[in-house]
Amino acid sequence: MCSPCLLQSFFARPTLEVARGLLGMRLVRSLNGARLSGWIVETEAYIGETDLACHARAGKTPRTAVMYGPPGRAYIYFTYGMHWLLNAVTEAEGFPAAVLLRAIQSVEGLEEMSARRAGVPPARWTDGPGKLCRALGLDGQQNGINLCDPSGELYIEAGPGVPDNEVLIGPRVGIQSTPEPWRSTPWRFRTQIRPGCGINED
DNA sequence: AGCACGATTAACT
DNA sequence: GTTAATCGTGCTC
Repeated sequence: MCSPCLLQSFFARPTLEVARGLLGMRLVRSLNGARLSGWIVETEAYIGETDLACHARAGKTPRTAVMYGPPGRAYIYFTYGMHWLLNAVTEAEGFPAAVLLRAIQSVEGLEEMSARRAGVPPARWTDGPGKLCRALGLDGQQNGINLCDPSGELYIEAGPGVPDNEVLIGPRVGIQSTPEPWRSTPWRFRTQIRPGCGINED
């Protein structure tokens, strides 16, 4: 049931490798004694100050400080006046980069997720970066948390992964005003949900 | 101090 | 396909 937690060395690698490698790993949220989890099925890489789609383009600020810190931490920020988004910090400490977790296939804690996604069909509970934070009860309070600590309230466990022939790669979404070449750079990774292994099936 | 905008979502026409 | 919701952040004055 519980697999080993990913080590910090998993995150202390090139961000594209981490973004690809996180597909098929399990995001786990410990909330009020309950265990909520899901398979990671979509990610995006944001890499350094030269990546004009990355928040670190503005340099180190109070908001982006976590990205400059040690790898394996959660970078959670607020946007559009209403949504929280979850990232995993990558690369060596001092280099600002992270992987945005865009979607998970929920597996455990379905009752708790349902309560936070009232009126929404199960297949739509966690199929967007803002949605999964809402379903898992994540906000700024978890910013900076160590994702490699299985005794904490948010961490990532090893999973079966996803074979190359099931990985789709394309441009990142939601960065329409970002100039080229960043707008079209294929740093988005996704895979199909796993039939029979969760509830996000259409 | 003021302003434009956003790594989105849901509810419209 | 279009648009409102809603506020922290970073930039300009």
